Amino acid sequence: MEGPKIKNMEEFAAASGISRPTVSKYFHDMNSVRASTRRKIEEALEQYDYRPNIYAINQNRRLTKNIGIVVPYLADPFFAEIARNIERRCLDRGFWPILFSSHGEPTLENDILDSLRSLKPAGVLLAPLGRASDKGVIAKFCNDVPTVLFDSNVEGVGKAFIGSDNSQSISLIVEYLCRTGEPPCFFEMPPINPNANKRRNAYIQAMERLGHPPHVIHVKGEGWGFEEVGYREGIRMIKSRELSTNTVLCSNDRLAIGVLAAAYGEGLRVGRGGGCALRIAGHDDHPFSRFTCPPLTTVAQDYASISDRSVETLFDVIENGGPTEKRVDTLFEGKLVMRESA
Amino acid sequence: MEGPKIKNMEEFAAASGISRPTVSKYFHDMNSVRASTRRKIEEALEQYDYRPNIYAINQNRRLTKNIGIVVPYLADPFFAEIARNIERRCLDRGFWPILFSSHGEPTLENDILDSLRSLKPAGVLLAPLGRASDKGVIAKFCNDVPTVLFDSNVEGVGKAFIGSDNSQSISLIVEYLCRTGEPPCFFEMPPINPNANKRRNAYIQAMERLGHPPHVIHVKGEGWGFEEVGYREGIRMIKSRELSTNTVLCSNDRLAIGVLAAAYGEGLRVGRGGGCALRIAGHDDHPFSRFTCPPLTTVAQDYASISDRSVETLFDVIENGGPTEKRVDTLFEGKLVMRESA
DNA sequence: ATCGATATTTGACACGCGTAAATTTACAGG
DNA sequence: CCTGTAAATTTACGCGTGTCAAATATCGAT
Repeated sequence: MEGPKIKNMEEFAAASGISRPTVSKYFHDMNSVRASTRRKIEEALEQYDYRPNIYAINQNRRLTKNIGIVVPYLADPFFAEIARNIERRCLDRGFWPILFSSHGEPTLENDILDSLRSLKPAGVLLAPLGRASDKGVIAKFCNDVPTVLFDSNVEGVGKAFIGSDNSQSISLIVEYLCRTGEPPCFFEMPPINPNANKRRNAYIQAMERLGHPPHVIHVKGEGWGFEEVGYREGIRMIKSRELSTNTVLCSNDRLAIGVLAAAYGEGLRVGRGGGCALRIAGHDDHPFSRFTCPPLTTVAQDYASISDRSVETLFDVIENGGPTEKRVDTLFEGKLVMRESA
Repeated sequence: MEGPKIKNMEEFAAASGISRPTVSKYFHDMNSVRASTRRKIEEALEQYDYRPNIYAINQNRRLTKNIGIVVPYLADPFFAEIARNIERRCLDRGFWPILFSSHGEPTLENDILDSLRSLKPAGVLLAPLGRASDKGVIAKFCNDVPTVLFDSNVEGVGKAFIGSDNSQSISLIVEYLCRTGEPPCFFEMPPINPNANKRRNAYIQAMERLGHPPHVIHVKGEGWGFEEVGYREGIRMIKSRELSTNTVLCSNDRLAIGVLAAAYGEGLRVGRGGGCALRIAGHDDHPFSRFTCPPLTTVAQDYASISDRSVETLFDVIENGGPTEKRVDTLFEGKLVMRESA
């Protein structure tokens, strides 16, 4: 199925009996040429399997067909899942997704944005590190490249933000916990991004609305090794008996998984049944939360909607030229996932 | 700090008072120009912050500075960790890592290799899907592009293979389990890659060597949702009472996490202490295995060494021209990680 | 057959950089 | 100061594609 080697569009055009500019047009949009022409080209395509040189193409386009995807920490399956979803949708639209992880490091995040700039992407989907992010750098980047933020917001930056309605989701689970047992305390580490802050505040508000005194347990810890922090500080918390309630609501599932392990280590039975010493709940419905012991009660973030809407919004910006409309924040509601831990 | 905008190397060369070819040489290797020249260029660099156009560069290089990294399933933190490590080491060497995930789909794996080819990468680090991989496609790809396989082997393909010594690691844990309690059965799903086969066979050999009858429990299941399979089939296994021993060695940690959840669900206490009905062990020392309840006894794969050696091997091939030496398989030993589950 | 509206072809230039050959300049050592 | 050598410059061409203007071909409908 291979004829003589084809090096460039010139040769391929000759081989298919079509002029080079027309072939170029074909590769830009298959339907922009006459049907009979398209047939000829596609026949030749099977015979010689030629592919246009990406670098030569992109050199001459002001914008490429690349879509940058930046997540803060790829070793977190939550982001891996979202990235997978986003990648697929970009491919479906004929774009080329390029995935980056900041690995929790602000320096790397900056470097990535820098590299991304020279890739001349059509658009970028960015989930910032959060508190650690260099907001000046991000703002400047968003000024140059059509960017949609997701997961973690940076106020006023980018074309749009897509995320979760932490206020809604937290009050959902706070209400559930209060309804079914002792009012929860709130277990958090230093807030790594705005979501963490919003969740704590939402917890306090929900508790006050329900007439309970809020109790925030703020522990030390940094970085993205949440389970480790949850475990270490969970042990400390349990040993020091600073717990005024038998119910712990964790700022996120990974933290909760750590606390779960700590409770197990300290011999505390976790669950909502009789004979249980502790109820533990999380937030996110992390991919692994179904398989903890006991399975984790949590609030599911709407992964699919967040990634879908992010992509849709970005392409809306790309196709309709851009900053015509005001920046929009879209927040998706969480769903209560009752399992056995609380 | 910005003068007038610089569009290309021509203008930048003029602005820095150096000829364009010399500037080009500088960007190729900073130390290939005289110190005084380098200073001049770098001063101009601060004033104008110009960056060469990647696409124009790559168009003219037969090989780029890109390194392709392909993993079978990025939502598995094991691969996310390895990818992170590999990315960093490529960056350190002045190369540009590009990360791809096959997401468990052979079609996508093929597409990725296809795209990769047109990226003209200097080299590729490939962890194949395994059984599902289209081996013909992979072999052909490795023939065109310097490729080092890791994690999952395809016999005779690529410049080298870096992985774990499953035979050693499995017999390590089988011996441990036999020494400290009842000999284990082996819990596996249909082998997704050669490692799975090797582990089963290593189990059988180790058991026979120790004078115990091997017992392999082969359950149904497919795809990369190992926890789900472990959970579902774990429940079935426990309910049907087909267990002839109180010790279960799982083909990998993620499977073990599922079985752990199943045991919890069925009210079986897991651990090596008194009052425990079941011992469960895994293989890999998955990032989350420390935080299961109880913490999972397993064999640690040498993540760091595998990724380090893979990168080193690839650069050895890249720099020393290639297939001078015979293809080498490098296997790293596992280390026993005793925790509470077995 | 004729005509108008599209599609295509031709020819040419642009993009930004790699790279080679020949020439000139800079620098260290005597 | 001279000289040999390493480094820099000049000049020029090549890479593979985008894109434009003008000329020509094709097609459907009148």
